[in-house]
Amino acid sequence: MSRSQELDGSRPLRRSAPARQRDAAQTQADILQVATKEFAERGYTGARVDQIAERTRTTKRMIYYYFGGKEQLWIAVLERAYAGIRHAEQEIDVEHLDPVAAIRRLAELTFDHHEANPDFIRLVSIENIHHAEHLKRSPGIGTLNSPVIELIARILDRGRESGEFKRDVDPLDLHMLISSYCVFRVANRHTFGAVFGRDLRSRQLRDRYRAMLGDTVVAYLTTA
Amino acid sequence: MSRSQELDGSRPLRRSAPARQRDAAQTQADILQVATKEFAERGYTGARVDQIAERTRTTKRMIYYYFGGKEQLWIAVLERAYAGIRHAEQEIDVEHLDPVAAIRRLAELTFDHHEANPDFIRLVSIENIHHAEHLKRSPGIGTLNSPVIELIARILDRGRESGEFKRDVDPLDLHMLISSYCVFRVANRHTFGAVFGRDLRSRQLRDRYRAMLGDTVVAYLTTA
DNA sequence: GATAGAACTAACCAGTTCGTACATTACGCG
DNA sequence: CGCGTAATGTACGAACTGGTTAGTTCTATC
Repeated sequence: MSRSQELDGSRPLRRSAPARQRDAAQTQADILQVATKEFAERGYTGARVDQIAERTRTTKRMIYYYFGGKEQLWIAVLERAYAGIRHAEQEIDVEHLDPVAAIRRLAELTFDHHEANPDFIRLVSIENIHHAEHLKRSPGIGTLNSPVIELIARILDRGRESGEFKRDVDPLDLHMLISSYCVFRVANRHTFGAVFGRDLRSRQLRDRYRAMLGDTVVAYLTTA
Repeated sequence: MSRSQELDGSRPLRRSAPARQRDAAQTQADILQVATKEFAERGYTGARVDQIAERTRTTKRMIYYYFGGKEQLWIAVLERAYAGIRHAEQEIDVEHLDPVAAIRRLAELTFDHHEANPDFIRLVSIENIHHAEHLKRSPGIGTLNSPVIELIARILDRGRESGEFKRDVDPLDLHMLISSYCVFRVANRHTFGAVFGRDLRSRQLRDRYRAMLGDTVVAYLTTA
């Protein structure tokens, strides 16, 4: 409501202008956030552009103005989600630990991150239903050397050098082993619960499953 | 559905009647098969009833005649898919093997079955996107004691008795460990490929991944 | 071979959904 | 302070989609 006052001579903090009536960046961020929720909840086809618009503090027109259409919006949502996990992966700091502890800690951090971000898992599942056709067209997604993979590679090297790891494992394969476990627990929670009557994400089981993952990875690496 | 005619005296081969113009059971089976493909390919919301009807040798009206609607058709497709995997699970015969070999073989059979049935994995993924709301309402899906789980339980018991298995593992947990690996490879193939440039289902890698699963499970169970 | 009901067909309908044409307002800048 | 442009709001429509209405044909049975 209050008009911006940056005009008067001594421009204070440029970034402190708060209540802009018009703020492109903010509007786009708002749309992205709402769209992420809607897509994660209903799937790509199930998501409704009108629904997204309604939950935004702007209108449908803006979605088309800024993103072009439903498909481009979906791609933007996906890219933002992947950027988020990339960022989280770079925060991982386990290099100071010995190999066995490091790989266990890495697995646990992955576990916790997936546990905390079910929406991301859902977006990925949805994109897989669509054969990742959007992600494939998105430049900058493919990382032939991701930071995590590099990190895993270093841990595996150290473990093999120290003699603790008996197997010569491909870093990407180990990443898949860890991811599959973490992703399944979240992604297939509902059908698993319906079929076997057990909630994989119940609080009581969380620590047990986290430990089981660490045990599994360590057991695999440290046996011949 | 098709009435039984075993009543009349000398009816020859009842099952050989070939070119029926009208065959309720056949029509339903046809619809189910086409619907399975369409749902697996496009997802529940993305699937089009008209599209299913078109690929069937009957019309849309018949879908509503026999199944009631899109949602009930989806449920029928799901139930049939689960019935299929249940049947396959009962074919598993590994009790004659020693515990270590048995659990490895079980893991490999699960691996192969998922490898051979990507559509089933997709249907499950899709149902999870919808929070398994359909499966939850479907009676006869919940199996508090599934045959596979019982089988795993017996193998684990034998392994612990013989001293080969060092851990006291819950059968359902082990099933999850195996499933997560097998499912991820198929379900997340596309995004994984887009991000890391590796096709998890490539023929060259299949044997390696099958062996890795067996190694992982055995390593986990046989270490303290 | 008449008949009743199951199996089937074609055309249609009402609600939805993505997208857009057009009008309008706020903002930065000189 | 006025102007050009970026940003935004309103209203609408064409195409689609799940579902239905009304009517037809086949087939088992007596």
